Amino acid sequence: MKIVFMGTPDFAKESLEGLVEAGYDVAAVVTNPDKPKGRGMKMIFSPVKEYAVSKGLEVLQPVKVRNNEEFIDRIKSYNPDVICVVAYGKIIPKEILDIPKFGCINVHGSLLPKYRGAAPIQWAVLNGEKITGITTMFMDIGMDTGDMILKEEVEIGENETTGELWNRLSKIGSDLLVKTIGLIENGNVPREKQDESEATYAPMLSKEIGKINWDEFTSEKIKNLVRGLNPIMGAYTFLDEKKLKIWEIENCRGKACPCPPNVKPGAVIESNEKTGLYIKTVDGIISIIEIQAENSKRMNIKDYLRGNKIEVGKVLK
RNA sequence: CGCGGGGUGGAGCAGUUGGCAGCUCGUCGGGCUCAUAACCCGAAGGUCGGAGGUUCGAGUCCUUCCCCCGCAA
Repeated sequence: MKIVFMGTPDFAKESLEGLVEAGYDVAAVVTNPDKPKGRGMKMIFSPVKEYAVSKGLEVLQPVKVRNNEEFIDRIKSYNPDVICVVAYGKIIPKEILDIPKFGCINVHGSLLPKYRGAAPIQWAVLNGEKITGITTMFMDIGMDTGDMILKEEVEIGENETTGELWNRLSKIGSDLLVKTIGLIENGNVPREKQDESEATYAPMLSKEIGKINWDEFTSEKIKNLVRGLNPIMGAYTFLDEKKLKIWEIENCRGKACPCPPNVKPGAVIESNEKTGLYIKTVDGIISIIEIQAENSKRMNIKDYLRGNKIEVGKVLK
């Protein structure tokens, strides 16, 4: 089995590692070009490239793959049996999909046809789903519309963050990919069409999505937002014009509100370094557990309140 | 060489024009209490990120290095 692997982030690196350790012949690894990133704009290798280099695998980093004759010829020259695409970050054109004998296989972080698109894991948490999973499929020219091969369901914990789920699914995706390749090798691959009427989409996350709208969001929705954006970008709100990122909260169901009913959502109703920070919401009260102020690092709310007093009655916006 | 903020007892912060290093919490010992995320008394714990320099004197001013964080990508 000769494989060409395409992928970029750590999620993909797990799959590549799985294939390598299962002993498959990875002829080449395609990943996004190194980009100046982070503070100081230092050039950063993708996790997939880091791993590929450490294993001495051939690495290709085309700027674009569509209408790139040189790249397409290069892939053809490997004569791959299968191409595995995991979170590569680019749309693969038909000319490439047609190259490998057994087709192109994709690992997707949801139970298709639900959550097609770029951010399936994040959206599953943001929407408060109880169950999600991994699907492997034969790619076609659509966005995650190919015929499905294997699926594995995963329960999402009530307090699980996107980061935690991401890590679990990376591993599961890796195992499922190896299993899928094994089936292809043996020649008895299941193949199931996706039910178009069930399809939903999980687009890339925009920047503004993390802002907490205290006037509209319920406690549950805020909690899903907070854990859904942890650790990618964090949910945020403003206190005295300063941005506060919220990394973890607790929904205080049933806690009596020790304040008049006309207090606005977003208002601080209790602020104490021993008991924590409690905020009124449209339908209840939440307790903030982990917070991050501008220019500061993430910290437990009790630590934060020791050096930064927040007055009761202040309103988060 | 993208822009900016910051490194001060275990934690989070303050430290004014350079002049004995502080606050809240925690920790340890003791007291009070039916009880406490309560209160009272006492104690320990810091070469102020590292290295140079200016000065009678540097947490504070200058130079340089290391590390952390926000924005932007």
